[in-house]
Amino acid sequence: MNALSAADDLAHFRRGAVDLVEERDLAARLAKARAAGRGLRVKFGMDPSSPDLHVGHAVQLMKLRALQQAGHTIVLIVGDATAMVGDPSGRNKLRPQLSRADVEANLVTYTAQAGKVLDMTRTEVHRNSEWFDAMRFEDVLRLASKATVARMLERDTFEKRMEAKEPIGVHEFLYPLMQGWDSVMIRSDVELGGTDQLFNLLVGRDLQEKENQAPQICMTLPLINGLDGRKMSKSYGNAIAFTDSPAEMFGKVMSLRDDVMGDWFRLLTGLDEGEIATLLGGHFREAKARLGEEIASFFHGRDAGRAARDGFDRQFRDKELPTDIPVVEYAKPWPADGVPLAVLLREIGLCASSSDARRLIEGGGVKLDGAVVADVNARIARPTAELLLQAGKRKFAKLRAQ
RNA sequence: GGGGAGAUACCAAAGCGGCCAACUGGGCCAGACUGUAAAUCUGGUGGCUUAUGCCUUCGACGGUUCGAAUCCGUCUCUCCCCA
Repeated sequence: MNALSAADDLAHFRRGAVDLVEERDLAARLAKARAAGRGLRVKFGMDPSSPDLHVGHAVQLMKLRALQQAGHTIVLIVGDATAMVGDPSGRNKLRPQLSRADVEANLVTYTAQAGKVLDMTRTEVHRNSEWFDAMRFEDVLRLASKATVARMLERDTFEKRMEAKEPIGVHEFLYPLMQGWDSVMIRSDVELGGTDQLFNLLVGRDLQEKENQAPQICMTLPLINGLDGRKMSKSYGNAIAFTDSPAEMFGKVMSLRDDVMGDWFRLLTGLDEGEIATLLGGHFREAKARLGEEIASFFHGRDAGRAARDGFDRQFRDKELPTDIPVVEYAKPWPADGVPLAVLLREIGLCASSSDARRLIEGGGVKLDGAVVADVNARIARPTAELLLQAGKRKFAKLRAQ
């Protein structure tokens, strides 16, 4: 297939991996596949329960991309059936079951976003409803009989939830089995996941063995924590999404803790170890800015990445105003005695409510044309020119009256 | 099937008849400081056209009371123990 040496081939898999069960199996299977002139089938499941991918997913996708380029077949499973259960991994709560319609909508954006990293023309995509919809209850029972309750309770997430007296739905036990069954159906050679997925991956291995297939190799990659140190998740609001603007991406990276930078460099950029070491040995702010630029550039292109960095420097380091302040037209008629500032801030969307705006003003966070407003009850007369409004550090608007 | 415990704001968790828009911690927002949207410190964290005021909130619905998150009834949901 290509001139890769066996050692290089294996190294592609090993780089960055936390668990590799079993590495010896992998070496053997890899050699066999190469001898037959093909690559391995590498499975990765995506749970379309939240609408957008974030850089936490990118860790896995970058790995898949490298493997794809090395000639392996990537099999993407969109878990539209499993999404209706909700993966118990890393959760301490029962997750709401999603409706088909929700899943359907998420699925479209998901695959499109995955295409930002993977070559989708060479990627096999399946929804697991393809096989789960065809199952009868009898089939479900048969599948459920392949694992024991004790085995399921080994999962630390279930254990923690039991201790915390949180409810656990019976259907949640089905999740690992469903994910494992996916492996059987697509005859996967390797399944990739985050470290929190190891249990699920191993269930797939067991099931394949019971179905007389060669058990898949289970490979996990480190989880990247979100901006607040918790697991990165859109629902925690601590994620950098694929759809974030370059400026958002850069800014979020700049708010990372210094000590996680190394992981981010290794897992999300193509920089080699030597360069990473040099960066981390230098000035932290510089290193972090480089990281932000790399990430913004990967998703939006070099120019956008650089522009994001420049914009951030101007706004936060040099404390200049951003260049792209939105201009807001105030459409309503302007009362003769002016508009209360708190109300104005709400109406143009700078604050969530007028009470919120009042608090901001009391805290000294509101500026009009650069001057801090001290009076909570200030009324604003109809401006003759553009009026610059600042609510906190990040929200700006130029107001124009009708 | 039997017995017990519980449901409070984004999360956790106090409050158990008026002093409660509700202690405290986390998160979040803002201010100061800074290499940063880090750390630290300080303040804030239902809504209202302007407030030592008004309106809505403590699982749901009813009731008692001058007055209820707090007492009573029914319902919904959760956890634990026994079978």
